[in-house]
Amino acid sequence: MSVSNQAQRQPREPVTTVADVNTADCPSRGILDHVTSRWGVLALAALLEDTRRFSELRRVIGGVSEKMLAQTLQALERDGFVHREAYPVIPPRVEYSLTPLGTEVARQVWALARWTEGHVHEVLAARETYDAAKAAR
Amino acid sequence: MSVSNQAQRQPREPVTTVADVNTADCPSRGILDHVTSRWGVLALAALLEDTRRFSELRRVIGGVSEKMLAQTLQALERDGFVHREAYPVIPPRVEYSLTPLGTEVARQVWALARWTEGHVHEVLAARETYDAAKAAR
DNA sequence: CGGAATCCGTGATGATACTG
DNA sequence: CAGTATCATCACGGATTCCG
Repeated sequence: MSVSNQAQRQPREPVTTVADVNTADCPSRGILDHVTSRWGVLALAALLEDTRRFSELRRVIGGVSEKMLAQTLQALERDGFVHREAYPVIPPRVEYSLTPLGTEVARQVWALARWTEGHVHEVLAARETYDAAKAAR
Repeated sequence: MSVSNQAQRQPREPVTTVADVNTADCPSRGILDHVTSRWGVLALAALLEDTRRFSELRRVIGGVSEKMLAQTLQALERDGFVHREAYPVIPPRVEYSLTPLGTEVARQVWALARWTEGHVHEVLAARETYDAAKAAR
């Protein structure tokens, strides 16, 4: 989830090694965390529709603070998922878009987001059942 | 990410309303957070392979603490993604498996996890480029 | 407008110990 | 074995301020 420190790969690490998200110190963990982070998912999904400015993203994604959006976008940019284009004008204009790599992940998280939206009621129903059973206990 | 308080739906809420993850107070947000949570993703992916006991999950998912695994599984169970079967034997034996609903999400997060594993090197390369550019600045 | 920097609360996280 | 309880920490995330 954090934007910071990733475990450094040792030089001896063979390029052919299969990354394993189940291994605590595998870099894939950190990447997955960025992608599946609270705002990461929504940012990627939003950018899938089209290129957006910072303030547009802020508006589209309900509830993000400037800080978290900036932080999230930086992490995604560093990971090569998002392209940041800053135009040297006043007032500043910065546009965010998906890289080819980012488009691939975005499609997946977008699908996940849509799936969730479409199954909210089933989950809500499951919760009621669960809570009722717990209360009866 | 939290396991706790979900916004209560008002009775007037029409069942036909399309849930929107971009709305801050939509329940879909919470659901998505459970699914994409750090350990939620890995737990769902692990259960996609087959039914597992608590301690098995703990071993398979590198780095989880007992507390977080229990917490994660409870959230997923409450949301109707995971089925928990406790056998009244000594020593205790509890098996976790996916519900049909859970299987659907699990397939998606599994795909995401595998995609990530397969693109670690591209991301790592992107980071080097990014960091180099930043250092040069 | 698009951030960066700072301060700061609080809730998520994890180690440890305990229980059925 | 499968948790729960307790506690300490720290990073997530919000609010505010400042800058190009």
